[in-house]
Amino acid sequence: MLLEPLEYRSWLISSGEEHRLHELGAVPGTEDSALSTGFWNSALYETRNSKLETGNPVKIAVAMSGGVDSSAAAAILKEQGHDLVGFTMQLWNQRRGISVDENGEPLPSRCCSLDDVYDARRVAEELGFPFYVLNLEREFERDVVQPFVASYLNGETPIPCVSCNSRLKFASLDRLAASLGCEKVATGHYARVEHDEASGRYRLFRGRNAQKDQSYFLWELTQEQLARSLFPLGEMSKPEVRDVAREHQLAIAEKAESQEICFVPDGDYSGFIDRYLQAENEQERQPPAGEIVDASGKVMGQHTGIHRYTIGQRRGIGISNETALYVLSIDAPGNRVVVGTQEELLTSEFTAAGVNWILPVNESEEIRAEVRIRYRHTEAPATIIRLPNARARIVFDEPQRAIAPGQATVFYRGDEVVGGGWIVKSVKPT
RNA sequence: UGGGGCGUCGCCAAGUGGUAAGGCACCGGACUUUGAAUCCGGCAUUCGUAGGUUCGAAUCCUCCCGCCCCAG
Repeated sequence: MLLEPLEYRSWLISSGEEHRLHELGAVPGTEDSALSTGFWNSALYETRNSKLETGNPVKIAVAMSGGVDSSAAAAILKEQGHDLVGFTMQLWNQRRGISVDENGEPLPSRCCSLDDVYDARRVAEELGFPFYVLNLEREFERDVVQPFVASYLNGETPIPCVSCNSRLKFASLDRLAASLGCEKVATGHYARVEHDEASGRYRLFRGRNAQKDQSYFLWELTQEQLARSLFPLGEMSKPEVRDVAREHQLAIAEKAESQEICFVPDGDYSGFIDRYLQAENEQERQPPAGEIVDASGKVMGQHTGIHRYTIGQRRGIGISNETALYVLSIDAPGNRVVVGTQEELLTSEFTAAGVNWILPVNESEEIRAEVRIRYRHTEAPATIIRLPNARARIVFDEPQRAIAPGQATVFYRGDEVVGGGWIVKSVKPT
């Protein structure tokens, strides 16, 4: 079933909308119609009784990035005797010229480059299971990239990795996998899921290794999605994971850690937005230059577009001052960037929207939890007050630094993820 | 053109005869599967210019240039 490299390459290059399901149509036993009706026979999406616990082989889709983690996850499941199907999501066509170097060559990146797709494919070959590339560029652009751009233009600080998980990996990819008979979708996340017999619900926990814990990215998953998710690395440490890759003699065993947002491999976000707007012929959305002011409104300097700034940022403001200046807030309507001192960045309260409770809580309850306001933020004790419309007010016991609208907040109780939401508004202490 | 003051890295600023602190900004790196932050490293052979005194000057003297203040 594996495509030859040349064949594969030509598929990838020519892949347009009409091709995106074509590839899958070649899968034995799959009805083209089931696929083209668009993901989606909901019956296929129901949670099934997992046979994992009984040690029986289960058909599992593995989301493979070509990196060490997802490859090791595949190796572990393979070793356990499961029936695997590898998938790599083709999310972003770098030939659009938005993420290219000065020579017009696509920059190396984590999940969108040809090299990584080849790496993933090679791992599947080495481990001996079928491998497919899913063209999810359309969904990715709609659900991840466009909101990312809009968020920055709105003066926010987006984190695209959350919706990539909840809307791509555990949605589009999962639905496709389900339609192919896969009972689970496995990823290389460092997180744990447990089924709670008493409540019948699925509970989400941090990865055992606190250093690598990635539960933060998964707060938006629904019960249905959690039911079908599988995180083989949940109990492991990074060195152990790398050892697994080595033991299986995977070619990617020594591959470097990835970083940056995958579709902005050079880390130049504002540059990406500039190029994206240009490519989309939407230059009129390009944020204009404007004033940098302090909290009292005094003009301190000029900015070159609000999308180049984010709350808490120090470098790049370009204003020399007695003490270092940080971005305090971004006033999109006024096209102003507000700067101030380190101390002024402290905020103890904010509002979250789109709140998802993984651990059910009482409606009227004021919840005590440890709250994170960014990835790798040391969670801090807080009180969470539920508000209507899936909103919540979070009040920290101690003020936290640089709470930025657009970022995600995740609530923990010990190792357990209670829930999470999107930060929409921080409130200045008075 | 009388009187006074001042000119040290992009900005602020130590240093008043012994061979250029520091902060901010900037640049590079590390850390990191988000943005940031943080950490580490780099950043004036030269002190407005030209001479002079001295073993030795940013520091003393002179000229010139520039800026600021006071001239009821």
